[in-house]
Amino acid sequence: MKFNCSHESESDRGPSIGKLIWIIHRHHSVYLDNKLRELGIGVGQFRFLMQINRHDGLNQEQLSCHLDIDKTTTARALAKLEKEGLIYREKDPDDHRAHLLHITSKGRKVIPELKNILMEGTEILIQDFTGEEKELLISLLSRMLKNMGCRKEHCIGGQHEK
Amino acid sequence: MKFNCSHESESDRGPSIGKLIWIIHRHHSVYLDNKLRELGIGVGQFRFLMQINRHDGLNQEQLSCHLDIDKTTTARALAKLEKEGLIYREKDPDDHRAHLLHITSKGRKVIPELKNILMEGTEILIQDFTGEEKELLISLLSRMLKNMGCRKEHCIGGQHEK
DNA sequence: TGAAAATAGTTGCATTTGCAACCAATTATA
DNA sequence: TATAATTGGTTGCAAATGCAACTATTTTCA
Repeated sequence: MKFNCSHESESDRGPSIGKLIWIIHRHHSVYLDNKLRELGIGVGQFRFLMQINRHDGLNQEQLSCHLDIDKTTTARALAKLEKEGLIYREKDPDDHRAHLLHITSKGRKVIPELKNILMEGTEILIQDFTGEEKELLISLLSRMLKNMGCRKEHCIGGQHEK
Repeated sequence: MKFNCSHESESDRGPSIGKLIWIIHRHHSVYLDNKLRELGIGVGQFRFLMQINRHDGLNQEQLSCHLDIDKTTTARALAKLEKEGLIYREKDPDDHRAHLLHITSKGRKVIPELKNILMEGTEILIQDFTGEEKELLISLLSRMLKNMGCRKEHCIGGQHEK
């Protein structure tokens, strides 16, 4: 029995954007998971490490905002990163509820290799794209993100905006 | 303390494609999860139902291929759909290992509303896109999918190809 | 000032997902 | 034909993730 395995639409009108995003995300995630295993970092943690590396001393709320992610997911990812000795949490002297997040020297050491893996992963996705197509893709995706109204709950009225 | 919550790159060169896909996927998924709850379908099942509706009588392997997903995930999603009475599994008379998948009349009834929800969800993502931009996005995403070499394991040498 | 609201984090729970290992049926091969 | 390899599915396990509910601070405001 022959079967056409193309990725069709759920609305009968060409392939679905949601479905494409879903599939790409899953495969990209599995790819990174395998690559990151060598570094001892799970696919659910590396973005938190990257962000802490970029903005040393931010707290969990801000980190969640940056990544548009639930604060409980952040808390758990950080627990793993801390257990692995890649970051540490310092009690904020100005607000005893908050934790200031810092990367350790061990954490800093893995950043270059981490960036390499991420760039290679991206390169696989867009290996045949022109620079222009890449820019276009990013701008379209960014608009989609904005259209979803992301970060409203996290950031507006918080440390974001104004 | 002010904070800029923009979605920056992990490679210091503009926002990252992987990160954008990741965030869009998560938010879109939560959106659909809420909408689908009214229909009694989880966000992890509806694509399987759609595909069975489109190709009645396919088996789990073929379904996994269509959705580029692990066959264990398929098995579990189908178990839920079956428990909800939206599909049923028939033993393939020509191959006693396989299950032929069929949508029930109850399942068929939810399809129109399901399609509505999906179209509305997509519309949120691309609300300000021109038709041309939408086509462009789909073509770029489709190329990314192809670049990942998806479906090789599932489909080549299987019921796909040739 | 003191009660109410907001904020930062955590824990419990459920869902989605993939991999390894497994079983049963079918097909290929020696 | 008998054994080996393949194929279709399932179960056990673990990871990532979101929500509800909770604690502990801090801020607001009556």
